[in-house]
Amino acid sequence: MPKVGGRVGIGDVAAAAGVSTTTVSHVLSGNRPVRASTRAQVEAAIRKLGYRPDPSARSLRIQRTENVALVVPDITNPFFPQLAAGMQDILHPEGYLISVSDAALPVRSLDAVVQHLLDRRMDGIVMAPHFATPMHHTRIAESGAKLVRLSGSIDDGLGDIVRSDDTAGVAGVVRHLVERGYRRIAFINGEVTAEPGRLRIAGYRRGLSEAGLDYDEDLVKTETFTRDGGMNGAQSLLRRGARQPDAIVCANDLIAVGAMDALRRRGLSIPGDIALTGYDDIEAAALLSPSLTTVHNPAREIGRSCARLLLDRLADGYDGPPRDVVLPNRLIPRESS
Amino acid sequence: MPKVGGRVGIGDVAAAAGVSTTTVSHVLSGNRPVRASTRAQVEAAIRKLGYRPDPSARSLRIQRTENVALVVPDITNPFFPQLAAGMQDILHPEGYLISVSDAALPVRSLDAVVQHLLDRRMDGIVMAPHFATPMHHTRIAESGAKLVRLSGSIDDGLGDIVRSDDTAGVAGVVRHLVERGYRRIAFINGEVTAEPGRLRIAGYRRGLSEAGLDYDEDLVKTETFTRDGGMNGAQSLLRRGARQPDAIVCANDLIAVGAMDALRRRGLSIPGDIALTGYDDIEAAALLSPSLTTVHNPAREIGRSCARLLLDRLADGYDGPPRDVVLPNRLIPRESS
DNA sequence: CTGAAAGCGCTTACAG
DNA sequence: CTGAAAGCGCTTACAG
Repeated sequence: MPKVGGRVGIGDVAAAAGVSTTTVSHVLSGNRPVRASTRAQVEAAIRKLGYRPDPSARSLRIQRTENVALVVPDITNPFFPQLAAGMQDILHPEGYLISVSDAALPVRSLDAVVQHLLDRRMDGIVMAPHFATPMHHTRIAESGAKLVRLSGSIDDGLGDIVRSDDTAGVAGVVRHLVERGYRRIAFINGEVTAEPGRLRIAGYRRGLSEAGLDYDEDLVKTETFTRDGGMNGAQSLLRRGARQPDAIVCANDLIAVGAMDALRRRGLSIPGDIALTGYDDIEAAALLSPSLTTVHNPAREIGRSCARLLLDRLADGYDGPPRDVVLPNRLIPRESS
Repeated sequence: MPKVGGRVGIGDVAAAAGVSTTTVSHVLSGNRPVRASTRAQVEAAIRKLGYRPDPSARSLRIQRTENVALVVPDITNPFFPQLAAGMQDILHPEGYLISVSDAALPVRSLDAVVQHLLDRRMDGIVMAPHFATPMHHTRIAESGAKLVRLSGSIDDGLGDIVRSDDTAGVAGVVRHLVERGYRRIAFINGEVTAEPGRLRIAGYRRGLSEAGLDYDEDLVKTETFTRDGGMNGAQSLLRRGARQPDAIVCANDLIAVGAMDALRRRGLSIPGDIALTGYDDIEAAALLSPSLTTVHNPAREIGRSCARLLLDRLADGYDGPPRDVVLPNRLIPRESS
């Protein structure tokens, strides 16, 4: 029963329980011992009045907002919502609020997003955009907000990093294909200027070498991370005169979709004539026919890790050097291999 | 140059500009006239000190947080991230912070999410889960937070509603097929217990009637909103002895994927033998081959509308009756029709 | 056109 | 084991 004409404050609880606001506060926080009988009275008063502490007052006093932000490059990419969900798994139970900002639009530049979040006094920020610059990281670190990123290097000392192991992921795909009997395994890459391009081809090489297979540069095509890239790469691999591969590892699912178009156009069956694999596990991967063998990025688990790293610094007093967390990913075998 | 040992406050600005904090506050808010020369001095001091107002102090004083929440049933469904992006388009420039909560998990029930958001004193909440109950809406309304929903009826007086016109969307699909010369147009529905099931079959009927075509119940199958549902529905339409349709309208894209599997298995070409359409425009729709004609839900536009309705009540003093906003959607013609 | 001062609802150092 | 009181940084009614 809130009193008429206003919200129930800690003072109302104190009055109802016949104690000071100090004691009510300590019952809530557990920051100092309270006699059991007193505590019981206070708790009864809290329940009876339906008291809920005001977060603005608390924030003002403790100089922390208990708000955390996630900045993403493109909310349309399903990876990022999953990341957000993972953060929630950990942070909601701790009472933190998570705000998600899409920094995709030019009108809403990363500069403006970061400024907005710092103005709002975020306690922690997870920066996912690959186009974030050291300037952004520095601004965040100097504001006192804790920082976690999804790529780059911890050498700048500006915060923790969480990522999944793309190289191991692709190596796992190669191992899977070798186990199934494939031997002439080709690779269609996207841009090698992008970090995933470099990491994934490294995985391809590692996979071959672990299987004792030679690296053959005729079997590797560097295109773009698009459907067209996959189409071009596959056509180039299948050109007349070339010794054909029996499997094609693609650096992402979109490339695999394009390669699938090209194979189908040539009347080749998948995986009968040629096996095909992707990377990312986009929604379409399961819906294509044949469904696409791929690697699932542990987006949710990455989100959880980000949240835990943040929480270490925010709530658990960790103040050590930046940490670099590398998570395993998961092969999803489907019909295409 | 923040002074050492603490953040720059409004008092520091006032001292630097040689005015009172009252005046600094009014320069920032524009709530009362300030002499141009005074304003200039204050603005210079703000710039020089890099002053940014503290949102907790402001919230405590004005008794609003300028925080808005979006609650979704499943962040994995790409519709909802788009909705969030649309809200951001409108609310970020106004200085609002948006928090997104996934209420999917049983461990994180809708009850708990709503409670968490009310504890955090959200000024406004957009409730997207179809499984939200009147109890949730009532709790929100009673807390004083403004409410916007994506379905239901405004008759309960508990807040505004924004939705897209599923019925018109499916009617548009039928019109499109008729324009392309198709006449025996079948419909595979999902569960009619779900609101989309009811609205979409209504669109099918409206489309037929607008085209002067008769409704033939042999051409309508009620299944589930899944790939299996589509497979079953298509098999049932194509069973021997039945007069075959020349087009199949599916109540969502997943159903269309299943129907595509069934048609392919029968050796039927799409759209040569039978045209096929979906609804929702999931990512896979563009990646299938043939790519799928479908209807795009204007998720981002819905998000913008939700934000505007909230802003009307939060910032612009609107205090009238609940509003029901119905947005048009967009036919995406692709190869399958 | 401007200022002094109260007060929003908490937490915590200080005191007992 | 408990309380009185200061103070976090703003906004605004009141006064001039």
